[in-house]
Amino acid sequence: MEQTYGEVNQLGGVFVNGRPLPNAIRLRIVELAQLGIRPCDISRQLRVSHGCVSKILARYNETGSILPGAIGGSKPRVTTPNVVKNIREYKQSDPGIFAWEIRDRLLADGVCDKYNVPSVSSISRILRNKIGNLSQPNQYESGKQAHPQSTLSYNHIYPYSYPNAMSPSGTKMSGAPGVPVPGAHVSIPRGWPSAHTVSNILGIRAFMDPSAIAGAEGYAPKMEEWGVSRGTFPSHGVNGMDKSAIETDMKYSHQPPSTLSSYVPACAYSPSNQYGVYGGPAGGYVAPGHHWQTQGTSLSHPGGGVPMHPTDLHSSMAFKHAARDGDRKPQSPLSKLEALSGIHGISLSCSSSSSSS
DNA sequence: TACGTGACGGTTGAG
DNA sequence: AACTCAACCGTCACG
Repeated sequence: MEQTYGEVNQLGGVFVNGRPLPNAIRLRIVELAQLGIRPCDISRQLRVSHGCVSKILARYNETGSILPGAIGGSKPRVTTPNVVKNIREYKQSDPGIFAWEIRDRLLADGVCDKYNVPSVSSISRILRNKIGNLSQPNQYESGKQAHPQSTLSYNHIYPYSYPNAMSPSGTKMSGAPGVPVPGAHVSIPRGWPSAHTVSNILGIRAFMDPSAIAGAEGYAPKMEEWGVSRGTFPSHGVNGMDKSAIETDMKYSHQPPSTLSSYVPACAYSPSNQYGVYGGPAGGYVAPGHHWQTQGTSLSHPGGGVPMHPTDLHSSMAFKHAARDGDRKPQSPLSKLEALSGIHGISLSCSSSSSSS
């Protein structure tokens, strides 16, 4: 169970096919980019393919999240009993109605919203399979699900799509230190909101958990573990720890998650998916079940704003700059680069992983 | 050379 | 419990 088999890419970096890069590296990518370092340099430094760097940065710019999307699972069904029921009603009241008209009506009537309205083809399928001959409308439905009530509850169970929806688990806030969740605005790339903003954050926090790191040596190698290890965000870290911190950070993260959170807004992550989830305490905060969420709802994007810590992001970023640059760093990107690499030993990415290479 | 993008082979997890 | 399927992942190669 515990082996981790990583592969080595052309740059010499280690990765696990099919799995996301460790958050530490993702984070580092963003940090470096924020410092003005070119993607190609980041790629070389971290030994991550430029395509990946590009993708991560693009995602970050778009969503404000450094986290990967939720892997696995299924999208919640949009054809809930309630929807089917409505479709049937529309069809009954107007047998000649077209699927696209039904779709429009579902939206107009508020039965669905743009995020969960079934596609025209789905509606057609429903008409064909579930509703079929109107003369016997309930052919399937009645038998199986025609309980309006259940419908309701069903929807409750899958509140996925609404940007404002809270996570079903409702845990979102629980542990969060005052994190107002973002859920709402959204430029959601996907339709369902992130339910675990907090949990994500928490999860991340987990990454700070040393244990997560899996012992640098013991290295357990699940990617998940390695990623997490660094919890580092310079946030405070930057403060004084910046340098060493990060480096060590990789190994022993002691940084407060707060910063991280700024990079990690609401991302969708299934608990298990979260690199750090395993770790300690955080685990407890992680919502038990995860539903679909958008991965990055923008939240804390630098521009956007999710207030986790109002300043977080800025702080993280800005601060970063300040701290780094001001503090002891050179100002030119180049120098920064050097500095960074020296400082963090950027190899951190590799450090953890590099162990393998 | 830098970088965006799509194909590809892989993992994950809800249903 | 095993399987399916659709989502995501990072790498690689191409332009």
